[in-house]
Amino acid sequence: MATVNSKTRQTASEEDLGIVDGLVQLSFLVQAVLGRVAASYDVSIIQARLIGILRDRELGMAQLAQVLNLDKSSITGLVDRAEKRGLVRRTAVPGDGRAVHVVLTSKGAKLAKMFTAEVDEQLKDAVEGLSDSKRRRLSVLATQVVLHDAATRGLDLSTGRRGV
Amino acid sequence: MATVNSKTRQTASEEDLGIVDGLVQLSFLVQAVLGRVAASYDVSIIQARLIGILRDRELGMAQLAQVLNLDKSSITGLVDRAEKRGLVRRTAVPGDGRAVHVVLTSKGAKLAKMFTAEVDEQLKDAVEGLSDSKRRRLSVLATQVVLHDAATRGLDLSTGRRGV
DNA sequence: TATTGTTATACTCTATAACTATA
DNA sequence: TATAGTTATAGAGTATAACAATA
Repeated sequence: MATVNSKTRQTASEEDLGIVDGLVQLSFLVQAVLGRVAASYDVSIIQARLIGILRDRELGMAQLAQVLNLDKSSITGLVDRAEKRGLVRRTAVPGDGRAVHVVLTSKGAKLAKMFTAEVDEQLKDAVEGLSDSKRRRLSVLATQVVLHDAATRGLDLSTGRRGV
Repeated sequence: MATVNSKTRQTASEEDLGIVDGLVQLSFLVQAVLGRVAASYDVSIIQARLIGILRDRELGMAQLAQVLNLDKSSITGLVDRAEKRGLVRRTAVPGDGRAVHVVLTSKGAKLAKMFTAEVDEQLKDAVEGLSDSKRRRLSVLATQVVLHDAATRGLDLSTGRRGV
């Protein structure tokens, strides 16, 4: 994947990886940023996603499995480790003895906030090379792809759904 | 991260996640495609990257570590598993008794080709919602971000360097 | 019976530290 | 000494299958 299109000699400003390689390489760039920032706070990307999701809601294990697209048994271990580090807490659910909810601790909330801010800063640095108008266009185009994909998968988009 | 901007009511066509959340969600979308395609061929993303890199070159373990940004001890295991599955082969390097080169087997080459084609198809599906001109614009903008980032990191871009 | 969650198990992926062999 | 690579070890992340408890 991600082979540079070298059919023709191109100047830097004309160069185009093509839509597929462009998106693939861009995704690795973004993931690298997420990974570096997460590592700087000594957590993994998945742990960062977990606390990011829980910033403004509390979810059960099965719901987390759905949002993170993991098996529920994987969530058990994920939450175990996050709990051991004091980032989240399991709480009982009144009215359903089977269920638990996972909520952020204040430490987890603080980490989520710092992580988000740092990713924000570093990704903005990454697009500093674009003009304001290009940045806005990229933002809109990325949004359209994401929303189209979500719609294709039948996800709810109308109720202020927060992605991850 | 990736909170929907809900400051104002917006119609779908105007909606904008913002540059940061847009890029983050887009990256997860792309990574999900890569993961699904890899899984369909019963390999991990990192195994797919490994054989993708080796499509048109043979590298030593230390070079692979650099390209994949992993410790060389991690490469040992990665290549071990790929070799066990018949995807790559270690070969001796004439003139340096310490070194080995890793090369694709024909099975590995075939898999790399199929993987690339399938990612190509699925990512094109993912952007089918965009008009041709928007797709081209997205491609160019993604390229600019990637190249700017590479330049910032002082990477070589001129010699047909293949990304991953 | 269905749902929620955990446990047991096995594998992949990763890093650190210590090691061997060659240059 | 420096470089190329492996081994030993430990831990995170993941899935499958089997299980317990509750609805």
